[in-house]
Amino acid sequence: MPVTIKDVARAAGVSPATVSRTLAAPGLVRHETRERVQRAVAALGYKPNRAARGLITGRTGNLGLIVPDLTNPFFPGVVKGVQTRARESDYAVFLADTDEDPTVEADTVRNLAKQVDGIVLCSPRMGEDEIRALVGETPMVMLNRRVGRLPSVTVNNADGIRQAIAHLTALGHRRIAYVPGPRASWSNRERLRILRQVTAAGGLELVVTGNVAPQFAGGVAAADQVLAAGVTAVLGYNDLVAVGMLSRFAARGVDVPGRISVLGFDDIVLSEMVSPSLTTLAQPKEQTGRAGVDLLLQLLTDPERAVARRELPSHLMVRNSTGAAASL
Amino acid sequence: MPVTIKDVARAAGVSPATVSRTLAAPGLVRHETRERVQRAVAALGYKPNRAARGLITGRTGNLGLIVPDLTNPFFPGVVKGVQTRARESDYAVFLADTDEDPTVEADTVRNLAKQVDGIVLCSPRMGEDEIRALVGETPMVMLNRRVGRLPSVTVNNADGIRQAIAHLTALGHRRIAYVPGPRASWSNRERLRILRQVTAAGGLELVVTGNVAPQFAGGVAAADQVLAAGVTAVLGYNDLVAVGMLSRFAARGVDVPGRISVLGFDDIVLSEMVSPSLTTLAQPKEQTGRAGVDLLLQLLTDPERAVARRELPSHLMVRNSTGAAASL
DNA sequence: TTGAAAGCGGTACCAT
DNA sequence: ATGGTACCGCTTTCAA
Repeated sequence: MPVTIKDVARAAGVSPATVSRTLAAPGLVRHETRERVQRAVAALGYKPNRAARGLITGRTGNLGLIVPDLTNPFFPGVVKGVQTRARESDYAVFLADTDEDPTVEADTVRNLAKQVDGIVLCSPRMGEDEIRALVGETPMVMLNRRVGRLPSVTVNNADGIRQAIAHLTALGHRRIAYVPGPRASWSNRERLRILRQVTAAGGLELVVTGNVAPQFAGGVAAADQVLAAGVTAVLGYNDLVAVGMLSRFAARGVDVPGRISVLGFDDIVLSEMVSPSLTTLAQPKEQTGRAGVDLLLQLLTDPERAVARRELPSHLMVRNSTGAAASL
Repeated sequence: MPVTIKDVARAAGVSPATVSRTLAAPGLVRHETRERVQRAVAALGYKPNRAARGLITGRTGNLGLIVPDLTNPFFPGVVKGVQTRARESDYAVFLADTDEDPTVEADTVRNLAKQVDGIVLCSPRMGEDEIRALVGETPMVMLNRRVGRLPSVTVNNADGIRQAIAHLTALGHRRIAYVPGPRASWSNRERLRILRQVTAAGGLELVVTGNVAPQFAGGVAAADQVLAAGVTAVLGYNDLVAVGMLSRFAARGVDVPGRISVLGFDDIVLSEMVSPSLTTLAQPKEQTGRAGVDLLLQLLTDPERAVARRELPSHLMVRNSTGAAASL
């Protein structure tokens, strides 16, 4: 039998109301009484039932986090950031991995809505209309995408990509490929758009291959196309794709970076472990998670003044997979 | 304003009780009434408030999952397994990543206890007494460790290790090293114990190095010791450690598997991506998660007959990091 | 077959 | 400073 507020009240010889006060607003309780109650709480190991409390306060003390695929090493970092930040504010976290299925994502939001104070949503593929429809259910913060004026945490891709292209240009690369991830992914569209812009501005040629799954296998699949395209450098949609290419290149005996330079996005730990290690545009994963919770909590406490958008910096991690342009 | 059971009742022209019945026991409601209620539910998009329901039924429809470190690619697999199995039974999942800190783990259990029907606990390092103390708070299932007769899901390490040693023996290895993970880890102690037994039985020599963190860096740190030990094969505590060794060996120009064979545990995706790819004892990650939820749900519905233990098979994935023993 | 009412564990208002 | 009481959203007797 879990111990309830009544048990504590009885043990301390006070009313449940006083116990509640002692916990929520100790200032309103006489010193001596407070001590008595606190002793009873400690003795019985009383923990308020959050669900019951939420029923009346309208605050659950929980938040939801939805990610497309925990298996992609990018997301555990984000989850950790959310977790630690949430714990700091005494929030518990519902996690849902949706297996990249936007339908599941929407359902999950609806199911969770009543049990949380808000949701941190990382859903690169869901349609904008769908998302707008969901906003009515519960406060939401978007991660790594922007939808209208909804609160969001994004990374400054433009800045990062400029660094990357400057790096490649300095090494003499003039013809570059991009292996795009899922067509519907916001980040992918964003990266492609900026790449087009930056390469055009720099007088470079950009070759775009077919879309691939944002995974190792996607990179493996794209590698041969990239080679055939006669480029001296290639950016993968993310590190997994880039490492997939690295792997295929190695299998075909293609020298990296001698023959071709390879870059990724994210800076997952894997990129340091492979050989040659992968040059990549680091995304602040934990920070993204933290910022998401920050925004959400702001939104809850002070909806008026809450900052709606937060943009985090990205930076280039130069490693062994990039080098001077090959003379084809 | 979220829609409540009263709203539905009003819309359908019935009492809240009838709405409740329609959802929980449709058989008790007249056909026509039921239809009317169901239409109202659909029209208003009503979703029962689980917290409120839980208050009276004692069932929250939530479960907790505690893992030490999501950044270790082993755990996302487990989490996915838990998630999908939970979703099948319409359960939502609280996730806590404890950053390998047993104190946080215990706190988390206590905080979650009231909000969940049970907890799936993956806590290799927490003390047994601590765990026993926690069991009173809420039903628990242990993952990858056994504590007395508590419900648990484990992997048949003995069988897997026998396969691995047989493999190495067949290749001519006679002197083998093991790089142990955290001293307090149940899996680590288990693996070490079995390794001692199996190597002794096979007349092999086993060298055990110092304990390392269960991460890439741990493997890097241990690699030189291993080399100095004059063994022809080494097992790392897990794939991360093994890949760390691979990396250090590569940096030092040590040929794998020519000079030394390397094996890991887990079969995380990383082990296929590195080169040479890593031979490893696969652990059924998603299955472990699923089985954990299975056990927990059994425990909840039928405490008497519930199976307390489930042991999953492990098998050897032979890849390029193992080969014939070098003549030292 | 349906509704009224009590109550789950808390909080908050209004008295005292 | 403290207690009584209503109520949050829902389920579950108990009666009708």
